[in-house]
Amino acid sequence: MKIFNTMTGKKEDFTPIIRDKVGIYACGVTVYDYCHIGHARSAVVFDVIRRYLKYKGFDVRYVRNFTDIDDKIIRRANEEGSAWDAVAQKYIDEYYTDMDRLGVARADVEPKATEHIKEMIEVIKTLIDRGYAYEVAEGENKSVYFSVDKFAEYGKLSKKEQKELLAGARVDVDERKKSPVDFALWKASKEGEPWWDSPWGKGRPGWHIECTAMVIKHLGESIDIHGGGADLIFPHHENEIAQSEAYTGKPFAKYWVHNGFITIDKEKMSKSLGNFFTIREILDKYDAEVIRLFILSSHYRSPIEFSNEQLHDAESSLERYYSTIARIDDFLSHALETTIPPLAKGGNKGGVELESILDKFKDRFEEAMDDDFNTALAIGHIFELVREANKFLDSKPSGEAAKALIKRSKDIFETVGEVLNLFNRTPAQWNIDLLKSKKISLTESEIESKIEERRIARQNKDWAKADAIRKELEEKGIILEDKKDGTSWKVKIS
RNA sequence: GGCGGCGUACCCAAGUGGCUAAGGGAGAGGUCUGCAAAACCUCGAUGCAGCGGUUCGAAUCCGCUCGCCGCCUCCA
Repeated sequence: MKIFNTMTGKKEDFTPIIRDKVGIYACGVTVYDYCHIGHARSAVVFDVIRRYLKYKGFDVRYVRNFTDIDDKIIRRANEEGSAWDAVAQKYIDEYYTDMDRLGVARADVEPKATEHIKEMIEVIKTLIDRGYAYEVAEGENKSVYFSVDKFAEYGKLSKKEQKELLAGARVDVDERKKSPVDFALWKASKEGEPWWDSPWGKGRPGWHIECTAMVIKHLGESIDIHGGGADLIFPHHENEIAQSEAYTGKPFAKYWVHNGFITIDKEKMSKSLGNFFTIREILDKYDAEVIRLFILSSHYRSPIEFSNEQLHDAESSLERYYSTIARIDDFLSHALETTIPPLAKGGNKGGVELESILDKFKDRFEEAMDDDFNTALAIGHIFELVREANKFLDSKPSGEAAKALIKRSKDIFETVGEVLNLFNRTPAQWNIDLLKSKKISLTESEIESKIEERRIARQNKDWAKADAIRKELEEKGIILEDKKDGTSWKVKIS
């Protein structure tokens, strides 16, 4: 299995530090606002990485944090006239609301920065003792900064030279720092700000130190995978490395994994540009699974252009998938009750191709996922199987052997569906849920009674009436499909 | 200015040295159907931004050019 490591810029063979055990830490979100689709991407990507590692048999411990104290949270609280911790709690709740819908599982540990103040203070004290950090008085309290030039390897992750950082467009001029590239480990509290007691008086932690403290506490001093969005490479992860390795003297993480951005009109989606969509805005128009498939249809490191067309494509793909499952279910239930002799007219032609795809499927799926979690390729294989299964069903197969092949197909869909956490509804549920996301004002039973009305018309060969009902439903977004033993409905995509 | 990435059909997107360049969507024609829908079949890049080079062989490696983007400041 290979993973692209930002540290080396190469795909590397994945071997965990301790055999069969994997510790993953992914930087979560700062809880001061609703999550946008970019946050969703990161969450979904690491969710799948974690699921796949488990599928491969690793004992995975996954930690994802919440940054629940920070300038933006304080500002937000002041704007809203509420307490900073109420703001944090509110957006943690909203985070779960969104991520639950996207099928992002809870991490094994979801630590909050404010629950680790003691651990952070310990690390900072040690860094001062070892000469990596220095105190600066600010009124009656003190701040603590990390002295970047004391850590010779600074810049190794983001490939930046200290000299160039110093020469480049300037960071905020801050007289308190010895060097402009130094960063805060502990911030002296200003009037009206939340604070904690510390050896430096009243203050609060800097951003980066929380991850060092929480990684060490929950996963140990060296972990296997550390990840987050590509925008965290610098300065966040670079700073984490400096602090952590200065503190422990050990490599902080073996593999650094970063997901690419979501773009709009080719530009990075971001708060400052204002070109972002929140997860809930999109969920108002599309089913959550559509968003998840949209995200996983590209490799996690590639940029993804966000657009309605893209979401629509993902929706069409899911529609194709669930239509196929409906056919499969239909076939399996009929195969039970009918006793057409095997290899009746037509036989099981096409069974050879389907069988061959089925035989190779597991290997191909794992090969794709083993190659730096290539979900796009894996999904390609899934739709190849969809096509073969449909083709086989078109050949009017019968008998136990045919049933077994179709059953195998369905089992495979379920297995890979668990890894990607996609494809896990029934076709009926998919359509019922689509009524909601497409805002169709018909209930299931209303549709069923129209179908019954039409069935009678058809029985009487009243084609005009039958077609009128079909048309009426289609105008409301419902498509009818006539089959041998009845009519089924589904929501129109487009 | 420094560092990094990307450019594959109408759209999206795999493929990173060697069998016919996956898969999805859109489009055209066909089979099936009372009519439809779905599904299936056929058609669709002699070519992978452009130019040059390495090689028996390149979308894939190297060089240059063009275009787009990211990081260097909070950011998933």
